[in-house]
Amino acid sequence: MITAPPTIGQRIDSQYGALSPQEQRAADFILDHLGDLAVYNATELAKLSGVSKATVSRLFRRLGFSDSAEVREHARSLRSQGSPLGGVGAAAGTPSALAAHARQESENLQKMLAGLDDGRLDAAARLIAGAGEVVLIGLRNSYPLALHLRQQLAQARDRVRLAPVPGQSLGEDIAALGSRDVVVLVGFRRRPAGFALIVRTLRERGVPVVLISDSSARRHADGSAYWLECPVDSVSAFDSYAAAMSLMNLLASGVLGVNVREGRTRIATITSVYDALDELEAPTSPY
Amino acid sequence: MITAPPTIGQRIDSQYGALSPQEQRAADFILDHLGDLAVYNATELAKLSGVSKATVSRLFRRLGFSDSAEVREHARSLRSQGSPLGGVGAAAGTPSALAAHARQESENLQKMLAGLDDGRLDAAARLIAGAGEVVLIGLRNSYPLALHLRQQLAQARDRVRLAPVPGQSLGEDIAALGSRDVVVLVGFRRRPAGFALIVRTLRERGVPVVLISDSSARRHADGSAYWLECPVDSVSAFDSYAAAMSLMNLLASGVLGVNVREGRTRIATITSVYDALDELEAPTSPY
DNA sequence: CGAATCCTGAAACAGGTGATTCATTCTCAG
DNA sequence: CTGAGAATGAATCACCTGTTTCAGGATTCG
Repeated sequence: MITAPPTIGQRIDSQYGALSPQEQRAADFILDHLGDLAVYNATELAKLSGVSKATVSRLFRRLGFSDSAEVREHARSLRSQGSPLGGVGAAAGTPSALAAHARQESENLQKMLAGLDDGRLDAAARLIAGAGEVVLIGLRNSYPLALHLRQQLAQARDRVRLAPVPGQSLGEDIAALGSRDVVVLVGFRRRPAGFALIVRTLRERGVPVVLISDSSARRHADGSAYWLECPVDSVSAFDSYAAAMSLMNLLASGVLGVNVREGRTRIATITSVYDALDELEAPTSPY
Repeated sequence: MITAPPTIGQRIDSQYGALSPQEQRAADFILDHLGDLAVYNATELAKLSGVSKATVSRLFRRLGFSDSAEVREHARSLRSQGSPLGGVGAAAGTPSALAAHARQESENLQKMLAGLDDGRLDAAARLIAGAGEVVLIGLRNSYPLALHLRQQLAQARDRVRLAPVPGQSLGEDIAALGSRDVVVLVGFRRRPAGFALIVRTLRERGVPVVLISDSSARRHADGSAYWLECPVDSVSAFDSYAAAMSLMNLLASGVLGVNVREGRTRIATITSVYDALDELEAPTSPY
C-alpha cells in the first residue's frame, strides 16, 4: 500500500503549534479556503490573510514544499481527486447518529423557512424596523434566544430592550408600551404559566406582538401581529434551537434591511472582515 | 428580472462559429474544464490546449474580456456563486434570499458535523460527563450560547456553572478549578482581548478545556483538550449561530448519553430540576 | 540589563507572465 | 500568377510574482 504524502491540511494541523503567529494567520486562511486553494496565488494569499508575501513563502517552505508552484500543484491534485482535503476528521466514526441529527435539523430548517415565504418575515421585519421601541421577551429556555436576538437587533436599530430585567417586574417593563411599539415574544415550549397573560395584556394595550415559537404556541398566534413558527424537534432528549437561531439571523438582517441575496463571502469583502476581526481581537474591554 | 452578464461558456457558445480553428481549440479546452478554469493561467491554458499564448490572449479579447485577469475574476465569481460543475441549471425556481440562507446554513451544519466524526464529540462528552465541576464561559456574543448550553447540560449532570457571574471576576470563578474539572469555553468571533489569557490561565492550572468556536479561534485550539469547530458564516451581515445551537444540542445529549450508560442518569428528576433552574435563570415575572 | 534569537515586512532581484508586434504561411479572388 | 487578407506562433518587452536578503523590532535567555 502506498503511503500518500500528507495533504497540506494535515501538514498544517501537525505543525500548527510550531508556526509563528503570522504564519498561523496565513495557515488559518488556507484551512478556511482549502477547496479554493488552487485559485489563489501566493500574492493573493498574502493579501487576503493579511501577511506579507515573504511570510507566505516561508510558510510553504516550512510545510515541506519547495516553492509555491509545488503548493499549486498539490492543491490541484487534491482538487482533481475530489478528496475531502480536510486536515482533521475525514475518518469514519459513528455517522449514523450524526446523520440522523443532521436530517432532523435540516427538516426543522426547511419547515421554518416554508412558513416564511408568504412574506411574513419581511412584514415582521418592517414592523420592527419602524417601531418606536422594541422590547424582547424570552422566558426560561427562550431567554438565551431573546438575549441573542437583542445583540443582533441592537446592531440594526436603536431602542431595543430586553424585557425581564432583574429587579423589575415584567409589568413595569411593558407598562409604557403602546401601539407604536413592538414586542418580540420568544416563547418556545415549556412556557411558564403566565405566558398567556402576557399575550393578553399586550393585546389589550394594542401593542403589536411578533411571536417566535414552535407549534405548541399556536393558541397564542391570533393574539399576535405575526407568528413566526419554528420547530425545535430533535432526535435527542433535548430540543434543538438551531432553526430558531437561523430565524433570528434572518429577522435581524431583515430589520437591517440588507439584501441578503448578495453573494456569499466575496473576495472583496474577505479582507475587510478579517481586518475588522483583528481590530476587535486586539483592544477592547472584557465582558 | 435581472439580466446577468453572459458566462464565459455562453459567450463561447454564441460565438463559436466565428472563432478561428486554433481559437476553437482553446475554447474547447475551456469548455471541457469550466469548473477548473480559475486554476489555470493563460500560459497553462495555451500549453494544455496546444495553442500559443497569443492565441489565448486573442480569444479572451474576442470573447469580450479586456484582459486575462478579467477572465480569472470571472471564473472565480462563477465558482463562488453557483454550480458550474454540479449540473447546469442552478435551480432557477426561487433562488431567493431564503434559499441562499438555507444553503449557507446547511453548509455550516455540514462542516460542523464533518469536524466531529473523528469521535471528538464523544470524547468531549465523556470528559464533561466525568468531570468534577463544569464551568461554562461565554463572553459577549457567545454569552447567550453559553447560557443555553448550561440550561441543557444542567439536565444531563450536576454541578454546571456559568462563569462570568455579574459582580465577580472570572479569576475568582475559575480559581478553584483543577484538573478534574472541565471548562467549556464558547468563543465565537469577536472575542474580547482577555480571551487568550483565559486559555493560558486554564492551561497553566491544568484545567481541561472544551473549546467551542469558529475557525478564527484556531490559535487557541492547542491550548484545549478538545476543539469543536463550528462555522457561523452567513449570507447576511450577521453571523448565524444555528449550527452552533445544533452542536450544543449534540454535546448535551452526548453528555446525557454517557451518564445514562453509566447509570448516573438524572432523567427522573429532570423536570423538577429544570423548573427550579428556570426560576433562577430568567428574572421572575409577576405573572 | 545585555546578548542572542526569532519574527517580520520592506525592498531588491531573478524569473515568469501575458499583451503586442512582426514575420511567415495559407487561402482565395482577380 | 499575384496581391490582399486572415491566421498563427515566435519574439519582444513591460509588468508582475515569488524568493531572498536585510534591517528593525520583539522576545527569550543568560
